[in-house]
This record gives sequence, C-alpha cells and structure tokens, in this order.
Amino acid sequence: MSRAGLSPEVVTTVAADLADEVGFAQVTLSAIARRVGVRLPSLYSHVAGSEDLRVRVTLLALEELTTAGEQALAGRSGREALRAFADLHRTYAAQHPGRYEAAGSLRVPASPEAARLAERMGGLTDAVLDGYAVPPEERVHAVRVVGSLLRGFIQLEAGGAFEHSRPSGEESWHRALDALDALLGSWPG
Amino acid sequence: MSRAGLSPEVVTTVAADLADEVGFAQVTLSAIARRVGVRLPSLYSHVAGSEDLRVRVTLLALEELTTAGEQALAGRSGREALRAFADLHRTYAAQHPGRYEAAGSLRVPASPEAARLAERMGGLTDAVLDGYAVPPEERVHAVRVVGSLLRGFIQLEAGGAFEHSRPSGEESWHRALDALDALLGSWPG
DNA sequence: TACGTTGCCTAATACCCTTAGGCAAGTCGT
DNA sequence: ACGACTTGCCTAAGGGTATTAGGCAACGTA
Repeated sequence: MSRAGLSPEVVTTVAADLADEVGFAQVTLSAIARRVGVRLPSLYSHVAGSEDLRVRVTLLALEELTTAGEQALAGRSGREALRAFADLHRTYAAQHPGRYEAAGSLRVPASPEAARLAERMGGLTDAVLDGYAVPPEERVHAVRVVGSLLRGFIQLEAGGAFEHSRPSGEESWHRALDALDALLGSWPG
Repeated sequence: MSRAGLSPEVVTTVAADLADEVGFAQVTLSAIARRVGVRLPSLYSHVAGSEDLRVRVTLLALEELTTAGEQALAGRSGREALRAFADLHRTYAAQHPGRYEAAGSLRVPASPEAARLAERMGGLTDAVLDGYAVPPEERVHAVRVVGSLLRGFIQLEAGGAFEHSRPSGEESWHRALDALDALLGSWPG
C-alpha cells in the first residue's frame, strides 16, 4: 500500500480548488478524500477537522490576495493604485469564487499567521491611500468605505444581482471606481 | 396524541429565530423539530426539505426588510430617505443577524412571490433616488453603488472587522452616509 | 538492519436529511 | 350525530458527513 503524499498544504489546496468548483459551503472532507484517493479518516493526519480546514482555506485565499496585491501595487499610487487594487480583487473573485468566498468569511481565529496577514493588508490599503490627501485621522474611515464598496459590489455581482438587468456590471464597476476616486480626492467632503 | 399546530409559516419563523441565534448556516431541521416539539420527519408535512426552508427564511427576511423600508421611507426623500433606508438595514442586520444573512444569500429561485418582492424593492430604491438629480440612465449605476456600499459595510461590521480597532464603526458609518449623499448629490461626477 | 515515527487503514459512533408507510386527530357531508 | 376523507404526526429504514480509537505497514534514521 503506497502513500498518497499528502500534507496540510496539499489538502488545503485541494479544498480551495474544490471550493472554486462547487462553492465554499459545499466543501466536504468526504469529497476531498475521494478526490485525493484516501479514506476520509486519513485526512485527520493533516488537518484537525472540518473547521480547521475552512480556516486554512481562508488563510490561503487571504495570503494569495495579499501577495497579488503587493505585486499589483508596486510602483503605483493614487487612482492607478486604487484601480489596480480593485480590479485585482474583482478578477480574483471571478476566477476563484470559492477562495474569495472563504476570504470573505472573516472570523479566523487569532494566530501569528493571521496577524502577519493583517499587517500586510494594512500596508496595502496604506499604499492605495498614500496617493490621496486624506487626513491621517480620516484614513481609517476612508479605508472602511473603500473596502465596503469593493466588497459589496463584488459580492452582489458574484451573487448574480446584475445578471438579468442592463447595463452590465462592467459599466457600473467603472462608475463605482470613479466615484471612489472622486471621493478620496476630496475627502472628507 | 395532540397536534402541534404547525404550518409552513410557523416553521419558517422558528427557523428565522434560530438563525438569528446561532447563524443561518447552523439552522437545521433537527434543531427546529426539537424546538417545536415534533419528530424530524414531521416537518416534511410543512416544508419540502432543508433547501426549501432556507429559501422560505430568505423570502421572509426580504419581505420584512421591504415592508419596514416602505414604512421608513414614507414621506421622506433625498438625504433623509437615504439615511432612513441605510439605518434600517444596518439596524435590522444588528437585531436579526441570521435573517439578514439569509437575505444576503441571494439566488432564490424565480417565483411570483420573489418577483413581487423585487418589484417592491425597486420601488424603494427609486424612492431614495427621487430626492437626487441623478440622470435617468445613470440611476442603475447609482442604485448599485449605494447597494454595494451599504451591503459591504454592514457585512464587514457584522463580521467583526471594526471590532478591534478605533474608532468605532459608528463614526465610519456616518462618513459613509455623508459620502453617499455627496456622491448622489453630484452624480455622475 | 533494527527502531521509532507516522501516514493510511478499518471499525464504530453520532449526527443530519430524506422517503415510505401507518395511525389517529381533525374536518366535512349527510 | 355519525361515517368517510383528509392530513398532521409518528416509527422505521437508508444514506451521507464528521469524528475518534486502534492497528498495520511504509518511511526516515541510527
């Protein structure tokens, strides 16, 4: 009986891929075991259980998004940075719906890894805002508004809210980004 | 053996209450059966199954939100209407997290009831925008941006994103509404 | 090569969801 | 008021997922 060569990372990646295919909520240990060719209980050698696996997928997605964000923002600022950051998230959500869903779940337990990620994500939002003249004490609010709009739009679009009405989401997306740019350009109003 | 006096409406309401207490994803037919004092299979006389129940809870939440919206918006327009509409959703989400989660699930199957709700919800957003001079062909985009920001903010707040950082979400909420008001007041740019 | 570690297995338990079939409590026609 | 029909609730049974316990064999290492 040869071994399957599993590891926490492999199991997590398979789970993330499965989430992209059938939805994060439909990810099941049974399905993963079938896919990698082992019996269900064998997975417990690599992950602590169903909930642990969900957290791992969430952290994986956040890490991928953050890394991609750091690359996308390199050398950009202001409107350019905002657009790159926003488009990155929208594209990631479209290509990896399950991962994005996981990333949006929030509520990961505190851990060194989670803290490091939060730090890096903070750096990203700082980089975006650095191109705008938002007063220091207003930055928190600006970050929250930007995050809210992006997240809300992407989720509505992913949920099919714009599917059966004209015009397409694409045009609204550009309006939303223009609105955000104008907003940040004249913050706080 | 006396009867429990159940009905689709009662089961749905119990499910919604349970969702508010433990989260929409944790709502289970077993738990509902225990709560109303019947055996699990008895519920199948009232709902078609687990998925059917979820849809019913979603429609219940959307209906409650819409009805409350119609009352909150009566006699208001412009900034007043926007604020009433936004605060209503935020308050509803805080008081009925499970219901709000259900309402945000989207993707309810097409039905006469769903169509009626969509119609009424469209009327609400129209009422909010009527106080602003948004060009007719731009209304769709404005509605989407407003919806995205509100939804995103409320979800981030519900997910605890603002919990461990100052200032509180309350202040950011006011900034967000001011930003939306300014945005709609000078749409498209 | 012998040893300890560990990856994977079978077995067993505990939910949850769903369908089938039966009984009796309501409801309705006469 | 009585019988017949409808239906709300029940038990029984089967299938899926999650988790734990305990065993065996494949690997890394002395």
